[in-house]
Amino acid sequence: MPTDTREQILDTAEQLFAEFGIDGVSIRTITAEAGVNLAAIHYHFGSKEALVREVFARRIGPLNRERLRLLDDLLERSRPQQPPLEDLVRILVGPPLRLWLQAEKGETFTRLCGRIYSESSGQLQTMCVDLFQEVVRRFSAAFEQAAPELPKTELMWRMHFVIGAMVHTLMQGGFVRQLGVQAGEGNEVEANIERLTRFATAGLQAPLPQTEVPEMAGEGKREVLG
Amino acid sequence: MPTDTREQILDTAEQLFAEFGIDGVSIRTITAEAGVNLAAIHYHFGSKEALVREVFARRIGPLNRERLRLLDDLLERSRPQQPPLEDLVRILVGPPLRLWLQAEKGETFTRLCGRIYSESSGQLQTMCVDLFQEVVRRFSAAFEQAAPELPKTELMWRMHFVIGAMVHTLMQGGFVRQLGVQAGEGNEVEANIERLTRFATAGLQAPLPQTEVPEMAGEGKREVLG
DNA sequence: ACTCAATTCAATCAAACGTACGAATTAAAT
DNA sequence: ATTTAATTCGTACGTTTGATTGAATTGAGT
Repeated sequence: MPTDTREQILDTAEQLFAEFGIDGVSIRTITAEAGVNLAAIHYHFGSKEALVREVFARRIGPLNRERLRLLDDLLERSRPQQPPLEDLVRILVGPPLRLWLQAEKGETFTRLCGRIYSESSGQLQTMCVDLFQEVVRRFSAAFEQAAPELPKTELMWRMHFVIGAMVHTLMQGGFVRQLGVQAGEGNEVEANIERLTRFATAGLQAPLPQTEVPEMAGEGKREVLG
Repeated sequence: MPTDTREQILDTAEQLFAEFGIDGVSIRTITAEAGVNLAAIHYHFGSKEALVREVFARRIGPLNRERLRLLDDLLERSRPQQPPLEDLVRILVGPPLRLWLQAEKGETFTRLCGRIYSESSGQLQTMCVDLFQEVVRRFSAAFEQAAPELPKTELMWRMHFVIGAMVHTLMQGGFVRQLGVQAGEGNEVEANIERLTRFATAGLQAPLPQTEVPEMAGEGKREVLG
């Protein structure tokens, strides 16, 4: 059912959105670059907003489905014990980062993926909430069981930090990669996944502040800014 | 020298940019909201691009100056020993996060601050490189000395992850805060700074992979996605 | 009171934007 | 060969955008 024109538009839009941002690309630029007529976008999608939604949904759906499949596999394999925290982190950050170089056009999709979090224009925001809802729910539950000693609020914040490190890598990682030692080493992506996994796992397991009550912390450490 | 109109424009623009993004706000909206004439922006700044640059520079300058001052203080105080890694992290992420609620208009500035990393429209990108250059240089050196066992590439990536967690908190932290236990507890900001500091410090100190050679890592851990 | 520079104002420009619509084209079904 | 639906195409409309201009206004110095 997907026309050639339709796919061509989606591919081109994805690429351009990733590079210049959603507001930074007009439908004229997209259709020109895709070699299709100006009205094709409105015929196939109805509006630019709908096109944007399609561009995101087309990738995020499969991505999250893979994450949930890996999570199911992991839970199954380690039963009846809880899976190691590190493995949970790996299947959370692995699939997105793996698209980093896998995509035919380099970092095309991943930069786009990162833009979800920044360019959140109303309707797109709510759509993403829906798309990620189950992943968040399932992983939250898994993390809670894998790290039962953490208060829920604390765990929520630390997962939030992990997502932040991941998103920032998706969007800006190319810059860091340039600074790294000579590129072209085999399987650079998997190496970076392991890097982030180690970092995040250690962060999630950071010791809690002195008392078990997380409130009012940080008062006894102000040797800076006295 | 700074006119009342000029400041009014900067304040309003900052607020609107933070909420709707740079491309999402027209100079008409800014001038209308600020109660000044449409042409005032071009008179005082020359162009919208220049206004954007001013909006960012006005905040980032003092912010980074404070970070460098805190760094100098810390290095001075702990001499001749190296300062603890945790203290370095704290003065890196503290000042931005401290503006989170301190700003009169709530999360105004911090969301704006986070947008630097996502909405990078050419000239703004290069300006930010300049603005952050010294901070990156100084903190990189300090981190290298505080964690000499880490290969430089690995350290660079881990600092990158820390920045990501921080930026994501600046932009999306308000959402997490809503989910947290009853708000209104005293000094929530400092508590979150400590949260992120603990997380990041533990992440930076994560154990290295089995061999000391960071290349070709991550091949022996693929129990997932086999 | 006059001068002159700084600032504000209303009005307008050309360009780019998303959208809409009817004619032309294609391709499969009868 | 004719009909019919799906798609593509060219063109245009109405807005909004950043930018510009020249006149009006202000306010301090003399």
